[in-house]
Amino acid sequence: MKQSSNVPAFLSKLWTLVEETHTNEFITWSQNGQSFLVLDEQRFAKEILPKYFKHNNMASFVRQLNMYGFRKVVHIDSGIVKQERDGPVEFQHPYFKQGQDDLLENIKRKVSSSKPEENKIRQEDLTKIISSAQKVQIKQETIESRLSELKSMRGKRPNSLWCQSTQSRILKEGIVKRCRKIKTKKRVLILAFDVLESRFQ
Amino acid sequence: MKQSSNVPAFLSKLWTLVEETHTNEFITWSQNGQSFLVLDEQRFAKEILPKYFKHNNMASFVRQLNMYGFRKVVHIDSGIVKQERDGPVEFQHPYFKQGQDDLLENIKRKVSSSKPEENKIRQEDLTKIISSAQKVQIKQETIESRLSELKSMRGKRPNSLWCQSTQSRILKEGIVKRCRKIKTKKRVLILAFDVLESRFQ
DNA sequence: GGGAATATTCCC
DNA sequence: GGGAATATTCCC
Repeated sequence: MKQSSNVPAFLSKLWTLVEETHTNEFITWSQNGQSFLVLDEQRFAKEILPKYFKHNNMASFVRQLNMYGFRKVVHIDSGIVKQERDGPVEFQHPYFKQGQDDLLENIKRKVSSSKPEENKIRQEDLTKIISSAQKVQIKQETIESRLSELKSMRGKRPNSLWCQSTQSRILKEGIVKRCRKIKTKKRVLILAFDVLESRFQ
Repeated sequence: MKQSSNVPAFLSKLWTLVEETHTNEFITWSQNGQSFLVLDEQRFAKEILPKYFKHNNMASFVRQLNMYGFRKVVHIDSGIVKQERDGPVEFQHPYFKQGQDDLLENIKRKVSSSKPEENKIRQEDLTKIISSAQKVQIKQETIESRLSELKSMRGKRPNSLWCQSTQSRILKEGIVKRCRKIKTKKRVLILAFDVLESRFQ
């Protein structure tokens, strides 16, 4: 099953199938050559498909068509959708047109599930994040130790500003309390980073 | 092609193939029943394989064996590897043994290995995390410089603004405000981690 | 022996 | 119509 260019096997087989006159009873170009028709779905699946593919299921054939971006052409009569059981099925693709086999190479198979909004994280980026978190942690420890220092000064120098008034003490306690809370948050953060990091090992 | 349990089609077909007496000329259990042999690779591929699979290639059969963790049994004679053109090929798997079809369900197909250094993450999430970390870092630096300022003020001016209620309040409010902002940023960051973590479940 | 693309199946 | 698992092909 050779292909002239790098067109996937499915597409060149499909092209042959639609072109071939001896299969026109089951699959052929539509009137204007802008789409193709499957005329007898049952017999097409059981008699024609296995001669070109490794199966005889219409569903698998349609799955491939969808993988390559073909769309079923919906027929509407008087505003209601046709639902004939054995009616012809029509498929269309902007690059699958009669007499223009040169367009085939523009048809691209859809790639597996990697969603467009998902990207792979580079180790470099992850290192940056972790490094950033570590720096925050170190800074925070410095602040804590400075606070601690201020606290001890109060003990040594009873007349210093820190203990001169009730208000000062309240103020200081408020700051210490908030810093403690921040520290807790930070621990959670660092922990989360550790978890994250371990997942990337 | 029904399967009794949830054993993949390939494994149940392989089991049948090895068990069936009418294919023993081409594929059968080894003497001790711990492995199986393919006796005439050429004819086996062209005559037997297409009756069970959608191809007639030994390479595709072996690819599947490898996907399920089977290993070729190497035959050594007098220290040199046998390289007979038409000699029997032997394959083995710890859970593929004569008379023990109950072990089959332990054989697992290999999944496409996502490289350890690469993981999927939404670019949007990554941006949020980095942005949040940077903001936390900047806010922290502000706090740190504020503390530094306080420390130097205290030494130079014992009776300074710290002892004066109005200005103390203003100062305190500023600090409290900054602390609150940092906590908020941190919450966002922790939330981002939760989102990220949930993607790894 | 296995990575990766395409093909087929199964299922929502 | 398409996600995802398995199967087949192609290639290193």
